[in-house]
Formats: sequence, structure tokens, C-alpha cells
Amino acid sequence: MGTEQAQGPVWARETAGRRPKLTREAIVRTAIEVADAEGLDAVSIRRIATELGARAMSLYTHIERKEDLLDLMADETNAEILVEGELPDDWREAISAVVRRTRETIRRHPWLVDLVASRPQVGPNGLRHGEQSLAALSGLPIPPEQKWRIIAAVDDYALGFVIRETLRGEGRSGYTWTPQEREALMRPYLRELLESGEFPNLAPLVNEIASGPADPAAADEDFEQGLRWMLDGIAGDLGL
Amino acid sequence: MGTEQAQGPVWARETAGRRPKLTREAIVRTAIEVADAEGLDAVSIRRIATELGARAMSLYTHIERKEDLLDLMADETNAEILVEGELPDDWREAISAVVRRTRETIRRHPWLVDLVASRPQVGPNGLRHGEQSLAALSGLPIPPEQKWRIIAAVDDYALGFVIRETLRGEGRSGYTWTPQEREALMRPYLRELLESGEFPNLAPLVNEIASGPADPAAADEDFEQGLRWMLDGIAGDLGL
DNA sequence: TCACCGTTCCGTACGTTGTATCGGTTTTCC
DNA sequence: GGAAAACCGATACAACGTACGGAACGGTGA
Repeated sequence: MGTEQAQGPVWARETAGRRPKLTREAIVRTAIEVADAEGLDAVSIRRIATELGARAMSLYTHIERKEDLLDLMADETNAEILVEGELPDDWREAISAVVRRTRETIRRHPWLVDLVASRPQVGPNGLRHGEQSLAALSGLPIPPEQKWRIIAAVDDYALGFVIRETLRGEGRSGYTWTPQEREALMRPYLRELLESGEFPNLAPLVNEIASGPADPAAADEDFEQGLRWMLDGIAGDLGL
Repeated sequence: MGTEQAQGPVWARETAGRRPKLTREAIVRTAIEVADAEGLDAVSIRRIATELGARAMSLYTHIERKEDLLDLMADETNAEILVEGELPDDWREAISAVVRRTRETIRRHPWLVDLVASRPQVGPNGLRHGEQSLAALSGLPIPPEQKWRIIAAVDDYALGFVIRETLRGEGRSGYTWTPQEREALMRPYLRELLESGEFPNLAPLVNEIASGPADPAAADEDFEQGLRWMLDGIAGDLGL
């Protein structure tokens, strides 16, 4: 009953062998592709299995829980954050290069914000990123703890920025509408509230709120501006 | 069959009536209590219904989707972010008061980070918060768009900081272990990697990475420090 | 060559989630 | 008093993560 006969002549069948067609790498890669294309919510065990021509439970041979898969996905893409080649000598340029890279990577993989915002990134590549951030400041004559505080502050800014940036874009899980639809639905509501007179300062800024900076270049400049502010403050504090 | 008789004598039963025992306010309040106590994952439609002595589907009379409930929860707690009374005259003090309040609120409701990080906060109280942030800068002789950029940068920093801070704490959904257990599980792994020699800069900082600043006062000071850096940079740029 | 064993894969099943549908009851309004 | 609206609930469905047990296969020692 439950037993199935192999179909077709021998030589047409797979070369026998338990040579795994499922591997951790293939699973993670597929999951990343699905997340890139359809958001993190589309990454279900069943879905990834189907994508690989396998059944759901087969994945559990290679990962222990879904959490593991998410951690592996995050660490895999964390590798893209690493700046290749030499870092600039100037510490400001160096740390800027690193956080720019962070932003670019998250723009390529918007679902990544959900992961970095919900679990510490301490996989191998996450640590390499930390190491590289510290290396960017290696020329500064200050104790490691102080360096770490500087990196944390800059990273915090970058993370916050990218989160809000991603919030405006698509490809994010948890949302039923595209940004355009959302904006269309939102605008009348915003108009009404803002014209109530309760928001004198906010009213002139409806557009900024509803849709964010118009063109990508403006968003880039906003990011650089905030980064400059933070670095200026740090530089001033260090007496540089 | 499917119909059930009310138990007990009439006068012991609820006073009949369609006076709604379920209200939007009660639902949201209960959901917030559950989230505070057990994290956002514990907030399921069935759970909140049970908590209110109702059945799951009854909630849908008052909200349309679960997303709505989450938005309502977020906006409700966004009210706590609003600074009561007059804002300080000095713009730095004023905007600092606002973001401190943000941090405090999120510390009281850690699940809130998941919501602000995943949906724009444009409910009434979210907008009031935006209005208040702008009001904090009302004394500055710069155009509204510029003010908004400043607020965005400061907010971005604060958001990033609070996210990472919350990441270390408990009461967060998505994690199976307490911070202590997690740290215990993590430390051997970190030790091994860091002692591999690949992380010369990172190695001296294992503790910072594994557990973050030791005592709460240090975390406060870290937050203030980063905030000061950002505000110094802005002030310098404005020529103040 | 053959029995054994560990690994890999899968079929089935359980509990939980959000929510569509529909049916019944109570309240309100004309 | 009758119609309409509001409210609540029972049932059901699809999708989720995953526990459990068994089948297929490759490699190994006898």
C-alpha cells in the first residue's frame, strides 16, 4: 500500500544513492531568493521545500528550526556588507564606506531589516562586519571601548535610517499594499487630520510624510547629511 | 444540539442586552496588556478574545484585520511618547526630551519596536508626536523641510539605539531563550571564533558584544552620548 | 555477498494561526 | 410593532511549524 514502485526502467531512474540533493547551502540560497522576490513572509518551510522539489520535513535534516534558517539567511547576506579591498585611511571615510555598504545591502535585501532588528548578528559574517568596523577606526588613539561606542552610534543611525527608508519601499513583508496604493489610501485621511488645525507645524509637510523624499538622490543626500552630522559631532568630541 | 442553554437562574446570568461587552478600546487595552506581559507573539485573535470572555470572531465586529489591531496598539502607546507640559525653550533640550520619551516608552513596551520598525506611525498620536518634534525646533530660523531632516536624523539614531537595546533585553517576541541563557549558549561559540585570530580588534570586546553595557546607567550614558554627538553635528552645521 | 547502520528523505498528523461565511439574537429606529 | 442594524458565535478552511515513525539508500565489516 504505502510502498511505491519506482517508475520506469532502471537506467532512466536517478543514479541510486543518498547523495543529498538537499544541502544547507541550497536551502539558504533558495530562501534568500524567495525573500528577495516576495518578502520574508513568503519564506515558509513548505515553500522552500517545494522550490527545491522536496517535502517540508526534509529540510529538517539540515536545519533544526526555522529560526536557524533565518539566522543563516541573515549571515549569508551579511557577507555582502563587507567592504572589499583596503579601507580608506581617513577614519571618517572608512566608517562611511562601511555604513554605506550596509545601506546598499539592505536595499538589495529589504527583508534583512526585520532580521537585524530582531536578532543579534553574531554569525561569522556579522562578526567580520564588526571587525571591519573596528578596523576602520584603528588609526584613532582611543581605547577599544570608545571605538565600539562610536561604531554603535553610527550604526544606530544607519540602522534607523534604513529601517525608515525600507518602510517606504516595497518588497517588505507585513504589508498588503504597494507604496502607491498605500499613499492613495492614506492621503485623504492625512489631509483631513492635518487640516483640522491641530498640526500647524506638520501641515506644510504632508508630502514628506506620505511619501518621503521624492527622488533617490535626495534620499542618498539625506543619508549622507545625517552621517556627516554624527561624524562631525564625534570628531569634535575627539578634538579632531 | 449545537444550541446551548444558558446555565443557572436568570438573575445569576448576565443582564441580557446587546450592550457591547466588547469594545475597540477594551480589545486594544487587553492586547497591550498581553503584549507587555508575554510579548507580541502572544497576541493572537483567539487569545485576546478568550481574555475578554468572547469568541475569536467577535473581535471582527470591532476591527477589520489583525493588522488594524496592531496599528491601534501602536498608536495607543504612541500617546505615551508625548511630552506633557511645555517643552524646554532650548531646541537641543526640547528635542532631547522628546527622544528620551520615545526611548522610555519603548522600554515599557518592548514589542513596540517591532511595530514602529514595520509600519509607518501615522495614527493620530503618531502625528501628534511628529507635531511635537517639529514644535521642539520652532525657534530655529530654518525652513520646515530642514527641520524635518533634523528630526529624521535624530529619530533615526534613537530608533536604531532602542532597537539594539531592546534586542538585548527580554520581553521580545521571536526568541526562545532569556538573555542569560542566550549569553551562556553564545559565549563558548564566540570565544572560539574570537580566539581564532581572525578578529584582532574584536577580541578584546567579547563582553560588550555578548551582553552589552553592564549596568543601566551606562546604557543611559551611551544613549546620551550618541545623542550629544548628533546634536553637536547639527548645531555646528547650523552655525550655532 | 550479505547483513547491518547511519544518513537522508518523506507521509502523516497535531496544534495553532488568521479569517470567510452564515446564522441567530438583541437593540435601535421609524 | 416591524425593519434594519449591530453584535456575537459556531463552524470551517487553508497555511503554518514541526513531532514522529518509517522507507530508501550508501558505506562498512563479516
